[in-house]
Amino acid sequence: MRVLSREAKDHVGKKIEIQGWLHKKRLLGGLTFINVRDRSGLTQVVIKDKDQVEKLRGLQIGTVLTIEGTVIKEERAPGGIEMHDAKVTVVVPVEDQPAIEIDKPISHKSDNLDTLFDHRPLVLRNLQETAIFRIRSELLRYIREFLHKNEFIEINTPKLVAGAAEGGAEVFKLDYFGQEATLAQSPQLYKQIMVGVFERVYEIAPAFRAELSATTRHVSEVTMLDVEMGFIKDHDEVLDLLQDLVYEILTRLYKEYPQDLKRLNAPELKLKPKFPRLSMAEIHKLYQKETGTDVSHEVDLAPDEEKWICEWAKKEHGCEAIFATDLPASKMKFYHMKGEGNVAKSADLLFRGVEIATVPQREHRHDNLIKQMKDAGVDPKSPGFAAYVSAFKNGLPPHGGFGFGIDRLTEKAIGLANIKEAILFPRDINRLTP
RNA sequence: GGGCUCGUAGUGAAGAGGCCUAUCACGCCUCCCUGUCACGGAGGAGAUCGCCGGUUCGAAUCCGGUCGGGCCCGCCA
Repeated sequence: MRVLSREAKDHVGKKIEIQGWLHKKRLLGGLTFINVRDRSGLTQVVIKDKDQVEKLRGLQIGTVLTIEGTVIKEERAPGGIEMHDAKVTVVVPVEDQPAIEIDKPISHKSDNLDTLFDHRPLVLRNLQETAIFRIRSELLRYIREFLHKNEFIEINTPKLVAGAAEGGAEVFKLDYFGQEATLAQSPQLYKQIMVGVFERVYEIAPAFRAELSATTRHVSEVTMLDVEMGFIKDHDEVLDLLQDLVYEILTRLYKEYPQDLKRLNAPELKLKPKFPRLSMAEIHKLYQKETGTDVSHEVDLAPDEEKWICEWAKKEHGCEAIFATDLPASKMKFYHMKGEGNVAKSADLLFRGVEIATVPQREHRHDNLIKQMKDAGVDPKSPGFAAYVSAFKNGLPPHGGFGFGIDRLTEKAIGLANIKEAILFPRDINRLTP
C-alpha cells in the first residue's frame, strides 16, 4: 500500500512503501540521503546498503522510484521523520541529464523566461513552480466557492463563434467547414443571454486575443472569470460583489498558504474590506498634482498611472486594490450603460499596479441597446447578434458583471513580474509550443 | 505596429580588438567522505562565442545583414 509523504509521520516505527520521483541525491560515503517527491511533498530516505545505493548510479533527477522502508522519528531530518533500511525499486529510470536543475529555485529573470518555457515539463516540477500553480488552483477554488455561496451558476459557452463579441479587438480567424469562424475573445453576449435564464451566472474559460502586444501583462490566450448578475439595484452593487470576492479570495490565500507565498517571496498583503473608489477624473487630478505630468487629455490610465495610483491607495488607505470608476464614454462598448455626463457606468479594478477586471453595468433596455449597436457599426440583425438581441426582446432585467483576468490575479497575488510565469503553457505572439 | 535592448558549454553568468589554447558557478562523469538538507574535498569531460558577410596583420569583442529572445509604448484581462 502506497503511503504519501505527508502521511509518513503517522507510521513511525512501521514499514511502509512510498512512490515518487527522485528529487535530490546526496552521497556521503557510507551514508546516502535521497529526497523523494510525490504530490504531497518530499520524504527523506537514508540508505546505508551499498547495493541499494548502487541501483541509483547514473540515474538522474526525475527517476520514478518505489521505496520500501521503516519510518523513523529523527530530529535532524526535515519534517522530523525519515525512512531507514530502504529497499529501492527503479520504476522508470531517467538516464539523460535534465536540461534544467529543479531542486533549487529557478531564476525568473525576464531574459531567461524563454528557457523556462522551452523546458516547461521539467521546470514545472520545481517546488517553487508547483507552488505557483497550487496557488492558482486554490484561487480558482475560492472563487467557485464564493460564487456558489452567492447562488451563481457555472456555465460553459462556445469558444468557436461566428463574429467578434466586442468590436475593435483583434480576433483569431479560422476555417469552420468552409465558413469563417473566430475564437471567442469573451463570453460577453452569452453570459448576458444567460442572465435571462439563471439571473446569476459565471464562467471560467479561455479567451483568445490576437492583439500584437508584447508586454509583461499580455498573452494571446487568457483565462477569464466572467460573471454576470441580474436584478441589480445599481452599478455599485456589481462593484460590491467584485470587491467582496477579491477580498475573500486574497485574504483566504494569505491565511492558508503562508509557506508557499513565502517561498515565492510574495509581498505582504494590504487589503481593506472596502476598496477606495475614485473616478478616472479624480485619479488624473491626483496624479497630475503629485507628479506634474499632464494627463488631462488622456482618456485612459497609462501604465505608469495605474502603478502610481495603486501605490497611493496602499499608502493612503492601506489597500492594494482600488476601483477607477466613471470611465470615459468614448471608451464604451455598445453593451455598456451610459452614465451621467460623458462617462460610462463602468469601472476598472486595479491591484498591485495592473488592471485585473473591468466592471460595467449593461444597457438592458432593448431600444437603447439597438441604438448603441448601430452607433458602434454593429448590425443587430446579423446572424452573430440576432439571438443576443432576442434575449432583450424577451426580457432582461437590469444587470451587470465583470471580466476578470485569472492569470493577472495569480501573477499579482504572488507578486510575480510577468503574467506568463503564472501560466502553465503560455501563448504569446512568439510562442505556440509547448 | 513603433521605440529600445540582448544572443558565450546542459543552465546561469564574466570577458568589450592581441594577455582567449575563452573564465567562473551550478549541473554531469570518476574517486574520497556516516547526518546531509544550496553537503564538503580531489580530478575530468563538455562551447565551431546564434547564423552569414565585411573591416583588420589579428574579431567572442568593431560594422552590415539575418534569425531568435527580452523590455517599454499603443491596446487590453
